[in-house]
Amino acid sequence: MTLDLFDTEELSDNRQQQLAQDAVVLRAFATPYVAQLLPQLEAIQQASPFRHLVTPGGFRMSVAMTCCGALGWTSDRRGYRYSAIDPDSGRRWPAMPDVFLQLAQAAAAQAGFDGFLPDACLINRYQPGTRLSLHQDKDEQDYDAPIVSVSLGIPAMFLFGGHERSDKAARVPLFHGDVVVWGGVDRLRYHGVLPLKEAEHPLLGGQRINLTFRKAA
DNA sequence: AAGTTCCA
DNA sequence: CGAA
Repeated sequence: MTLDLFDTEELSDNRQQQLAQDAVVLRAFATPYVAQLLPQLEAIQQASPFRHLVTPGGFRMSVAMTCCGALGWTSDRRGYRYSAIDPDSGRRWPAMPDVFLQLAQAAAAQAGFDGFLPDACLINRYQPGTRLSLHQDKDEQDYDAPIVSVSLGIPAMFLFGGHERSDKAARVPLFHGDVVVWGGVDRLRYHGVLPLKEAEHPLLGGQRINLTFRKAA
């Protein structure tokens, strides 16, 4: 597995950064969608507010989460699962807005994954100090579909590891509008986010919102 | 188990 | 709200 990382200094905004064979960073790909995304985000969190999930080990996650789409990812003491019902509201998750779907499909196609039809979008809210430790996305039934991850707001340092938790992870800075796509042979690679530094974004304030699109069923 | 802490 |  090669990790041909460009030096950060060499990156231009529209330059694609190859992480590996089937993983890529699309710099600022989401920028044209942001004006339409933000009002939809507001509506989603009104219906299904951000909450801090608990892992099966009993730990409260520092990242606050909500979801949209036919299925949403949740965790509690019993384990991880996808559910059609938001356990907090008792109702279905908010529908996936068209602009979310359009962005996810366009990014997937740009990365070489045509026909991506996500049925779940996990929405993570990071504040300074918040992190997400190294993990695999393996609760989905279809590993043929890629993962599409959209970064909004303040920067974060993304960790992209290997197929073993102990594999050394590449560090990739992610900024507002960046989209990471991974699938194929890289679909189950460990990934995470280092604790966020204090920062301010003109549109989103002192927070980072991450949209992660998956085909769960 | 998507977390925390300790140790070499 | 249980033991992977």
